[in-house]
Amino acid sequence: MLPGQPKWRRRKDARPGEIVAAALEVFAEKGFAAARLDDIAARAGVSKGALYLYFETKQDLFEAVVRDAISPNIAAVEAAAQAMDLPFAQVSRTLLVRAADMMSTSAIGPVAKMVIAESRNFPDLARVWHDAVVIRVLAVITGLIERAQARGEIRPGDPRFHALALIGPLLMGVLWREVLVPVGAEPLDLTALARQHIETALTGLLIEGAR
Amino acid sequence: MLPGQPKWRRRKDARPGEIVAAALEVFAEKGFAAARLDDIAARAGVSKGALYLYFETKQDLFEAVVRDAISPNIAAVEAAAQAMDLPFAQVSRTLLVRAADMMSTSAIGPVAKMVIAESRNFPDLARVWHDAVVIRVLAVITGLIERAQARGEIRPGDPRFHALALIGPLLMGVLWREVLVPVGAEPLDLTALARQHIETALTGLLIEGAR
DNA sequence: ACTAAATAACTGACCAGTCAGTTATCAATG
DNA sequence: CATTGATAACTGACTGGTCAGTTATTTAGT
Repeated sequence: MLPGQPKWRRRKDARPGEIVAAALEVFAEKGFAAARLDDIAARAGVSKGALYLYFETKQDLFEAVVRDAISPNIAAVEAAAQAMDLPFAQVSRTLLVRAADMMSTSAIGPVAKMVIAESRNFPDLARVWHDAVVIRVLAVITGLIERAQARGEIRPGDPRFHALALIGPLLMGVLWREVLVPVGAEPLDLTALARQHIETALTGLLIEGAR
Repeated sequence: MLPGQPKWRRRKDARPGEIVAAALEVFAEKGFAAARLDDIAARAGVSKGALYLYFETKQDLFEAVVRDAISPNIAAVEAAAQAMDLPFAQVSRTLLVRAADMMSTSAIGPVAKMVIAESRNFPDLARVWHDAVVIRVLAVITGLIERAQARGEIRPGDPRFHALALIGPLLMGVLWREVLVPVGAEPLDLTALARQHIETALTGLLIEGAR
């Protein structure tokens, strides 16, 4: 150990971000219960005690992770829906492909898995997810659908069901990647799935008058 | 304690089933890691030690639960697909509604959630699920789709994608019920979702020549 | 009497959260 | 331009509780 090299540095501003990033990794790998604070601390290059200088409890840290992983992306979705005045077919095409891209690149997949996994033992988390993500995304999509229905562009029917039918396959794809591929399932091109899905969703599986 | 009443009875045959049933409850409530063997034993009316007379480890018990919850239902799906020679529209209608019904009544929902939750820490489980459920269900559906495509009934396109698009919304609905409703989200009629979904999936969202 | 089912007390490992002590940093002082 | 305090960031060993898995012992059944 060189004498001039300090064992550690005081970096009050940088710590929280680094800790949250490390926590995201570990939580995504292990889930909430199995994640060890010692691991998170080690990856953040910090001692366990330091975590408690910035976060009150493990769950507090978990919630910070969820919020951080969410907020940048949710804004992007709402902004993308500003292209609302185009015909529904076009809006939905760009929206779905963009969503697929987001789910491929961002941490949303692992975080979603995490929320599903821990929802029973940590309902607060599921509530955060519901209020901050699900409600808002669903509101954007049902809004688009209702307006398109009013314009006579798309069929009647519960807009909420339509919305779930639109994003359901993407969620399916994400879970396929997160859960099954690591275990040996065939990989999946999420964007290709999104492209094919939106086309058939718009025009239907059936060819012409096949009842 | 009455002297004539034995404290317990030897019931070698009945125990495993009772233990698995109790384990299903507790695992579904808490997830794998948070489930305590003492709880499971108590619900099965047995001591913790007795569990180890019938199952080697906690994970062993978990796998037994998954297998038990799965096998009856998977057979039903494959049997239902014996109605294969009807037009695709009809087969898919009955199949999807039946699947929705199954997901509402059986333990598949909670078990699926469980598998998703614990897949990283217990990959063996995800593998069991993949091999015993996903592969088989997907094979049935892609088979139907390929034949319908060959007959010119439905559009070309990757049958696997079509299949995922068909069941994705159901999975979405199940997770909605399992994760979000307990936390305050609006309830969801899974069968109604399935009905509306299959109709629009077949004929498309767009009304006539709206591009 | 004997066997095997079942119990209940026990062990050992693990880990979230705590806290007394250590050390970097910086402002004040000479 | 040192030197000295004062402060707050940070450490790491420790604690208390939990729980999977084990085992010595008790009890049912034949």
